[in-house]
Amino acid sequence: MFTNLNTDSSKRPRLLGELGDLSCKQISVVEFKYGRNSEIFGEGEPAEFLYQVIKGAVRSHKLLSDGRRQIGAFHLAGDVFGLENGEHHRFTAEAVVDTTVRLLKRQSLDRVAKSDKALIFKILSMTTDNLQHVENHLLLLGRKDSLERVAAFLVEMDRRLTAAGVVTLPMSRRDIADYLGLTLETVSRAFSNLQKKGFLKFLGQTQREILILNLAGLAAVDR
Amino acid sequence: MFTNLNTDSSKRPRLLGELGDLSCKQISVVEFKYGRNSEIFGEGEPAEFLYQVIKGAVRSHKLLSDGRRQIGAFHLAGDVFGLENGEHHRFTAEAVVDTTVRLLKRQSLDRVAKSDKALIFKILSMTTDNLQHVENHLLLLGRKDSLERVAAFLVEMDRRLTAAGVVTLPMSRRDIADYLGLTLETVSRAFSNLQKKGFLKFLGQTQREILILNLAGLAAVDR
DNA sequence: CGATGACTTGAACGCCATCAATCGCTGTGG
DNA sequence: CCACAGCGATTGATGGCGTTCAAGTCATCG
Repeated sequence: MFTNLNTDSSKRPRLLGELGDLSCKQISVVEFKYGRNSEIFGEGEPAEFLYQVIKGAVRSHKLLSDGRRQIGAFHLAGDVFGLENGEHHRFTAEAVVDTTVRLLKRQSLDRVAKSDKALIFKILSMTTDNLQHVENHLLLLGRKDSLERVAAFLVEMDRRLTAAGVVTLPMSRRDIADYLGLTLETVSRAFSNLQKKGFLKFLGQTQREILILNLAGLAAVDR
Repeated sequence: MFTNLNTDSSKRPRLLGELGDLSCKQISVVEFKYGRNSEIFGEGEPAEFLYQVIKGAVRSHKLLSDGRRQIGAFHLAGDVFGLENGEHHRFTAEAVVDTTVRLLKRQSLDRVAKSDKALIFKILSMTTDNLQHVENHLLLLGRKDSLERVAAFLVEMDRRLTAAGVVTLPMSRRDIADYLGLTLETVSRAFSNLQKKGFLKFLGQTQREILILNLAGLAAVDR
C-alpha cells in the first residue's frame, strides 16, 4: 500500500476550508487514490488517519451478519470523514467512484491539537455537524415513507453537488436504497413517481443525471 | 420559572463522572425538577444550558408537522444531554417521569473550556459517544425488523438501568415505539413474543417491570 | 362505580419487499 | 459487424410484515 503516495506539504491545498488550513501547521498530508468500490477502511480497524475527499465520492456503512447494509453518509468533494474519537473506525468506508482522498495522520493531528485550541474547536464543530446530519437521518429512517425519503435525498443532493440545477449522482440505486432504508426497486419507483409528477427529469440515458424542475415541490413532498 | 432553583456550588455533587468534576471549577450548577411529560427545552430554542439527569428519565425527540415523532435517545440518571454546539437545540427534551436535572450555563462552560483543554476533550468525547449511539440507531431503524428492534432495546435498557436482572422501564409503550420507529401495538406484540419464547417475564401487573431471563438470547435475536 | 389511561390482542388493510421479466447500454469476442 | 453476456435500472405481480382500526382487560382515580 501507499505506492502512489504524494507528499503535499509544499503544495497548495486544492480545497480550502475544513482541513485545507491545516497543511501549513506541520501536519503531514498525503493524497491517495481509490478505485471504484475499493475499501478505504473497515469497521473495527484502528483509526490511524483522518480523510478528506478531494474528488469523487465515498460511502460509509455498517453491515449486519446476514448482509443487510445501512449507509450512514455519503462524503463528497471537500467533506471530512473518519472523524472517530475512539481507537477504531465505527463504519466501513468505500469509494463510490474513482476517488482522490487526502489523508492526515491522526497522531500528528492530536499532537497539534494539544496546543491549538482553534483546531480542537474545529474538530468538535465538525463532529457536531456530523451528529446533526445523523440525527436528521434518524427521523427519516424512523418515520418517513418511501416518497418522502427519496424527495429528501434529492433535496440533500441538490444542495451538496448541484451544478446549475443538474444533479449528477455518483451512486447506484442500491447505494441510495441502503442510505434510505429501502430496496432499490422502491427507490426506482419513487424516482419514476416524482418524474411523473413533474418534479424532475432524467437527462441522457444513464438515469444518474437529474434535472431538478421543482425543488420547492420536492421539499414539500419531504414535509 | 426557576422558582425552585437550588444553588449547588457548596454541595458535593450527587453523581460522579461526566459533569460531577466540573462543580469545583467555578461553574454555576443548579438543580431543577420537571414533572412527568413536561418540556425541558424545545427544538429550535436557544441552547442556554447543558443538562445532566440526576434522577428520573428524559426523552429527546423530533416532530414532523403531522405529529409523527422520532425519539433520538432516552437520557437516564447520570447522562448528559443538550450538548449542542450550535446556537439552538436540535431536539425537544421532555421528562418521561418526574425528573431532577442539573443545569450548567453553557456560557460559563465555554468560558472555562477556553482555558481548560481537558474539559474541551471531555466535551468532544461526550459528543462522540453521542454520535456512536445515534449511528448504531441508524442501522436499527434502517435495517432491523420489529423483533430485532425490541430485543436490541431490551439489551440496551438492561445495560443502562438494570438492578439485579430486573429492568424497570420508565417509559410507555408509545415512547418505546417512537424510539424504535414502530407503533405501540407492534412493540406490545414483540414483548409478548419474547415472553412466549422464554427470554423475559413480566413482574407485577404494570408491564413495566421486566425480568430478563436470557440476555444472550435477546442479543442473538438482535443479531 | 364510571371514567380514564396503559396495555394487549384480534382482524383487515396497505406499503414496501420479494420475485421475476424486460429494457438499454457497454464491453467482448467470434 | 453482430451475438451475447453482464450490469444497472425499470416495471409488474405477489406476498408479508407492520400499521390501522377496533375491542377488550386491568389498574388507578375521581
